[in-house]
Amino acid sequence: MKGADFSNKTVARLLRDVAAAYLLQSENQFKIIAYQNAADTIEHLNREIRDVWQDGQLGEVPTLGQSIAGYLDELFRTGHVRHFTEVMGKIPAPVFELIKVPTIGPKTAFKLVKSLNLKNSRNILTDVKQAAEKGRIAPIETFGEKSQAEILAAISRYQLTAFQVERIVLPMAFGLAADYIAYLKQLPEVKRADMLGSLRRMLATIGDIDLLVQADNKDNKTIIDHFVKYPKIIKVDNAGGKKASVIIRSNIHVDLRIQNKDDYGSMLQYFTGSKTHNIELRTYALKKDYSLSEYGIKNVKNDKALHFAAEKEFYNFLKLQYIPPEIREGTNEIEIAKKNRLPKLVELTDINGDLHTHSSYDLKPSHDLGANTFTEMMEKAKTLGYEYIGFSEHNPKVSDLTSEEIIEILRKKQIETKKLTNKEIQIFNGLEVDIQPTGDLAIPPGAIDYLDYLIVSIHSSFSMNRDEQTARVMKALSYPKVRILGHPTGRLLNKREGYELDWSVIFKECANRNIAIEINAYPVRLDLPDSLVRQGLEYGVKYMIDTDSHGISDMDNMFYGVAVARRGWCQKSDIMNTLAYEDFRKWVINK
DNA sequence: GCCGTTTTCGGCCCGACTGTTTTCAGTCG
Repeated sequence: MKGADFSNKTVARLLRDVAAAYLLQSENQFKIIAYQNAADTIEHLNREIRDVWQDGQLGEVPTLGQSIAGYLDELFRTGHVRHFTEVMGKIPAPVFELIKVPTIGPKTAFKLVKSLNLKNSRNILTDVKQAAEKGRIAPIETFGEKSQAEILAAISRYQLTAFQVERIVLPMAFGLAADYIAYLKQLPEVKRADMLGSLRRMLATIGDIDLLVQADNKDNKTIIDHFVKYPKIIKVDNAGGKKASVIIRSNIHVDLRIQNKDDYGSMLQYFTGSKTHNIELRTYALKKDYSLSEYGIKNVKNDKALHFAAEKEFYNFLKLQYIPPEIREGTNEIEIAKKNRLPKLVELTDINGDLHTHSSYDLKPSHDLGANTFTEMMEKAKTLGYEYIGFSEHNPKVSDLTSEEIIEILRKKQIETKKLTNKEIQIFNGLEVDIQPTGDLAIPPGAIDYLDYLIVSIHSSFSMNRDEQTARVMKALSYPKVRILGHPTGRLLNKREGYELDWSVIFKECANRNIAIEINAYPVRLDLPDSLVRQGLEYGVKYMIDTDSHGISDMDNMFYGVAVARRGWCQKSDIMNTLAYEDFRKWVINK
């Protein structure tokens, strides 16, 4: 089965299809849930499920028991699962196409396919739309005019969005959410408002925006009415007495919940998620006879309800350490919180400098120049409370210049940066150097003498295979003065997947050589990704959080880089640029 | 089908909204 798509998304989809088939065959509902849980797990996994299988670790993944793990083994070995084919074969194939449309579930899909006698999977969406337009859906039992209109609209929306970018990058979502919150706060009834869900957990990309408002119950209607009148709305999905959901420009869903002061903490907890974290938390609580919901904690035995205005009390009541939102991903945070051994996560205020910045000093670079001068960037660094800043323009373009010319350019830059000495901020003179396809650095050997440090990064030949790419990076790391491996996966969110590397090899090498791996805070990069950050910690890897700024406004993005580090479970001691200047300098100038 | 500090059997997270119902099913998060 060459070239088969075994992405986590595809495998999760397959398990959901099996669950849907079972549902339509009235199988045991808990068996159905087991398949859905397995699909959820795989969809949110840190690693490719196929790699997990290859490493023989399927059995270690929660929700994958003997049975499902066995089927996945068959899938990866042979490309299909006979049992799945059998189960799904009992259901008309078009059903599985139709359930991809949000708001159309298995039962709705099945009833449509049967009642309309549709047989062609390929045209199923068009066929159902045409049936709706001709009014043939409304008469079907349990359907009606409204269902018919909604099915038509749902399919149209799905067709429109199916080829669009599904998620927006974190900083963009932050901006949209902040605007909406400002609008909500025009109402005096809105006492407080928070961004929640994946936005509060600081995921690199955001699927929809979740907002929570604190208000007295009597004001709910006023607030919902105001919420659904936001000028950027293109559709109101639903609006009840306690919550509402709309779609704004760019097809982003915005969900609103309202809660009173006394229960605000419970709602914060619930609405921040993640879903897997909440399910695990509820399962854990049930063993102690407590049932959790967004309205608080209920003692199952005596039905007594407890209220929590603050989230911290909610966790503490369950005998758990407070779990920061960024690590509520249902990995093992509850286990560790039970033992009171969660790390104290790094904070923005711990950061003392930024070593990946591009000034406007013209080195005749291979890639883009920055927009601001050394001095302007130093002033900005001071406002951020930094002790040091490093300038790391792209290396001079090797194809246009001789070695002598490049050496001369860097000799002059060293002189210029030495003139900058300023008591309030310390300077490092660096360079971001291309790792060529051979693994050699795009800089003549003699030029390195004029620099304090090198960041080495890949900017070309992204599609080399994993072994070649790993060898390439390993060679680059062996050069003198390499202190940072820049934007290590090369991913561009929503645009380009990262290149493949054997991370265990890279992590070991960086830990051994005391080279920091970069957490690049540039909004479309956020690279190294959080799950790899956490893996690297197990190898003793140290990180640098850098902004890759090409202008002073980019320097504010440090906030997002710190978020990635927090999602990767980093403490202050894991991040090199939390060091005070003297210690940091010893690390930079160590060879 | 999964899972285990009470449990290898007998449980399995919880609630809101909508549309079709006259008490609930389907879908979502």
